[in-house]
Amino acid sequence: MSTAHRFTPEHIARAHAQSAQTPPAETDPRVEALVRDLIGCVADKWTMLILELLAEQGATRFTQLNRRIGTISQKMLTQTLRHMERNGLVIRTVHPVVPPKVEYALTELGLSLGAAFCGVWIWAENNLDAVEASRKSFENRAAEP
Amino acid sequence: MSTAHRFTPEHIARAHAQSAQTPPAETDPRVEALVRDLIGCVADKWTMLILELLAEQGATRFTQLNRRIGTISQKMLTQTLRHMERNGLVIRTVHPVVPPKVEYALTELGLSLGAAFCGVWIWAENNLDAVEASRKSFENRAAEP
DNA sequence: ATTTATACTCACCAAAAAGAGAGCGTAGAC
DNA sequence: GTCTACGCTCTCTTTTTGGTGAGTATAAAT
Repeated sequence: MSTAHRFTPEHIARAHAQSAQTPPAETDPRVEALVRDLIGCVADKWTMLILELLAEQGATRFTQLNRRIGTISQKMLTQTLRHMERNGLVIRTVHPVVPPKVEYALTELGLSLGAAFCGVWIWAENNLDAVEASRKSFENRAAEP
Repeated sequence: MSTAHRFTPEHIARAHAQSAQTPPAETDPRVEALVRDLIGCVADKWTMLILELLAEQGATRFTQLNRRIGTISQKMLTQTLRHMERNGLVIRTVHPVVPPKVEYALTELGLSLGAAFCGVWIWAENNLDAVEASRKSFENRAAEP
């Protein structure tokens, strides 16, 4: 997947610019806990997928998202979108028509998170084979001790 | 936490160098599935924490890891470490003494994954406040429609 | 009159993940 | 002789997660 390229160089550059701003060493355990918690909220499978899709296609309707992802249940989709909205990653726009029309789009924050995840996607793409090899050799080691 | 700084600039530079190698657009659905799967295996809470700790302190014993993390159960720690070993992120060294001594250390692969996650930690650090604010306003919107 | 589309919510159930606590084998300290 | 340390594993129970299928409101199309 060209996940690596769904975010423009500018996004990524922005993410790195932020990293330069970060104070050199701060180890407040409260901050640490918050950061962990935040990542826990934000770094799940569905969130990452939706981030990707919205970055790729811009504003998208509920049912379209549902169809594109294919394997997600309505329940999970709603739930994930609500969490994302709460965390400021997407904006939900309701058009008061009937049948209902609701669009979801990434915010700046959502976009920047997508850029941050980029590194992980790239890592996965580049290291698929290494991991695969490692698994094989692990299984062999386990087989004959 | 200065999570951002547990990985040296060289590691991060290496991660970006990889990104430059990535072919511009490749959307093989099989690769896509594999990448997703891999991220699913690798991007969980405990793995990320252990990656951090090992990057920070180098080779560490089981009980030390357990104590440092504090909130992890032995079961989860063992399980996570096994998965990481299988995926080639850590090496497990058994010293045949009694009482047992087992050390865990990051591999190159583990180190590079840590570097990739760096962007996400940095994002979380930098955007804690934005997320917090967004949550507050979301709750307010929910309260009075 | 019936069907269709949309974006949900709700109640229920099954499966998966995670925590708690006990046990184990053995060497050295007391 | 008993206790402790270490790195687990095993079983049992609880919690969390996620899927399923039904229901809702309403206007337009058939």
